[in-house]
Amino acid sequence: MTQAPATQTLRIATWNINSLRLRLPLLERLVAALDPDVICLQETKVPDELFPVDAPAALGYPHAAWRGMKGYNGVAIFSRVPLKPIAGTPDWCARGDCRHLPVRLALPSGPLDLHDFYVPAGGDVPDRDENPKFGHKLDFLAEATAWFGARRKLVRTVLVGDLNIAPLEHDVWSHRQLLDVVSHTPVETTALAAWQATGFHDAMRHFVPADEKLYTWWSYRNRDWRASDRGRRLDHVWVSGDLAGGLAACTILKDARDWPQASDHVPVAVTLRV
DNA sequence: ATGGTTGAGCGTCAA
Repeated sequence: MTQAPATQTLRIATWNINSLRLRLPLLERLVAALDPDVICLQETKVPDELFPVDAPAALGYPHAAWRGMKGYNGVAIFSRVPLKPIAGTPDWCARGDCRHLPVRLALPSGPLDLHDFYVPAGGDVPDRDENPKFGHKLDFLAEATAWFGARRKLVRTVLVGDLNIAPLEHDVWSHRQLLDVVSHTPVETTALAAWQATGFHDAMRHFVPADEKLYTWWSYRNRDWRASDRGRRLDHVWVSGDLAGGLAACTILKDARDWPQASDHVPVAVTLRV
């Protein structure tokens, strides 16, 4: 006799925290506001030897993983669900950067793979010959696309993070004015679409029509971010096709942009039945 | 066309 696997509601949050140590207190606000089961962070900017190892459990997340380095980058996952790091993923662009943390969550319904990504921002000039950082970004995207494309059919997989690309016209405040601005150039949006087409659904746009403005990031370089509202959707949640039917909610915590010492990114949470 | 702000950690670099 077989029993149907137990399903549950799982809420996954993603946030470019822009220094974990500086903004650790803000994580309490995130938990109070969103009550996520899993928190994926980017730009932790803390080397592993300085990681606040007691912080996840103190917040109510007894399971955690992190990959950090000095000064830049860094990713971490805090979880209420047991997890294990997934081995065997590439060292993207052979740089040793801490831009990807893949884990397998042990859910009652079975394992679920979760990828936390921090894609290179790409510098200011959208030309790989003039700007090596832009070339790095395109190479990173190409490698990730090839790797996911070579997998067998994607199932029970969620990919989140700061992908540093606003792919759709209404993912930026002005499509026309940003077409030659890194994060919204056609070569980037095309590359991101190719990566997504390896088997993912855009979980945020599942809930918000493509003709509505949707942002997760507002620059520090605006005196009044809310008034100017020159935002971009740089942070993303993608789910494999088999999970799309379980999508239940999406929240963009825009209020977080006004928290004390705010990050320039705000948290995004997606709830799914899985 | 330019400049605007922030964080890490002390040089500027990255965003």
